[in-house]
Amino acid sequence: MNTPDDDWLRLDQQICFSLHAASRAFNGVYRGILKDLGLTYPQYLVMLVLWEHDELPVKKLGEHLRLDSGTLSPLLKRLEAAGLVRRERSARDERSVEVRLTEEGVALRRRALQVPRRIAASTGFDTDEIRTLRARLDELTTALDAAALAEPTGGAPGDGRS
Amino acid sequence: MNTPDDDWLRLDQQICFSLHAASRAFNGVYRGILKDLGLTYPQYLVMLVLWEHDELPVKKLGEHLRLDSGTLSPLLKRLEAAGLVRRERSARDERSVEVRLTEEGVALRRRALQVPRRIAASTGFDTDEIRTLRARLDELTTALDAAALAEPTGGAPGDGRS
DNA sequence: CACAATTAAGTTGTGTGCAATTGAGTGGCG
DNA sequence: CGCCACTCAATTGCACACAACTTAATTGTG
Repeated sequence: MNTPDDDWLRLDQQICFSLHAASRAFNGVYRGILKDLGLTYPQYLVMLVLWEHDELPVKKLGEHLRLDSGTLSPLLKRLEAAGLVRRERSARDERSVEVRLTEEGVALRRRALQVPRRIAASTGFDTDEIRTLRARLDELTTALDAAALAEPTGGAPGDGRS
Repeated sequence: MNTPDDDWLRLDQQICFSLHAASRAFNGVYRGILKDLGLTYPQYLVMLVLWEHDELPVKKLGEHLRLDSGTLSPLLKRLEAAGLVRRERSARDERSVEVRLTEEGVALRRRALQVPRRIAASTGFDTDEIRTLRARLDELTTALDAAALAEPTGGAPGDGRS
């Protein structure tokens, strides 16, 4: 009389735990390597985007990283305090805040160039394996985001609960 | 004169962002589904372990989940406040705190049985795909944990810090 | 132009996650 | 017995993440 529900629960424990653990393990390795640069892992993600774009409103930054102002505002203030970015209200639209790299922020990129190699070495994965895993994770994220929109609280789509 | 470093940085942006985003997307889907049970995602992870083991010292719980007391202590207090677990000092070793499910905590398992199916549906992945991904992530975590131990700050391994 | 709806940042409150420290308890060793 | 090293949980401080709310600016409509 062992319903498969029990197995599902066990499997769920494994997959959700695995993802959670992998994310934190990754975070931990980055933490160690990024300490030299004085950056946290999320700060590094922001810098990666800025190194590509040089200047960007907070909104766009949030879209790239799927983070909202509640997370980005304090984070950007810390980057500003560290002298890596400047935040200034857009003259065109004063609701918007433009984030741009300082010279120091641009310069930090040179020191960051060695980071990915050290990370890759830590994973023991080669480029193709990383690419494959990334593609898989992106599929997952896309599916999960779609599902999150489809059933906000898990009920039938018609329920008006907030 | 485009050094491959630039490409590495771009690839790094993609993989670390992908994992970060996938983890948060997963978290978000669980958040929606677990709201019915009154649990957060990490609290659910703790409950999953307790449903398997029924009673466990905080230390063991932390080993299962790779979390330390700094995270678990407040989390467990919330679960206790919610009436799902009890925490009591071990009589044998008063340094240790035994965490055990209350009746209510045991009962919650029945309602949680439907969670994995709803998650699986959200991912759009079948059982084999989930298993494969999980195995991949575990490899990654193992490699990363080993690397983290090997180079705590990126320096020589021989430093005598306690 | 007046005014409601929308949008962008920022703020607040809650809950992790982790390093570092504290405090209590245990065990070994002279 | 007295002392020291070690262990476990809890606490403190900092930095995300995210929901909910606030504030300010912009846009759409009459």
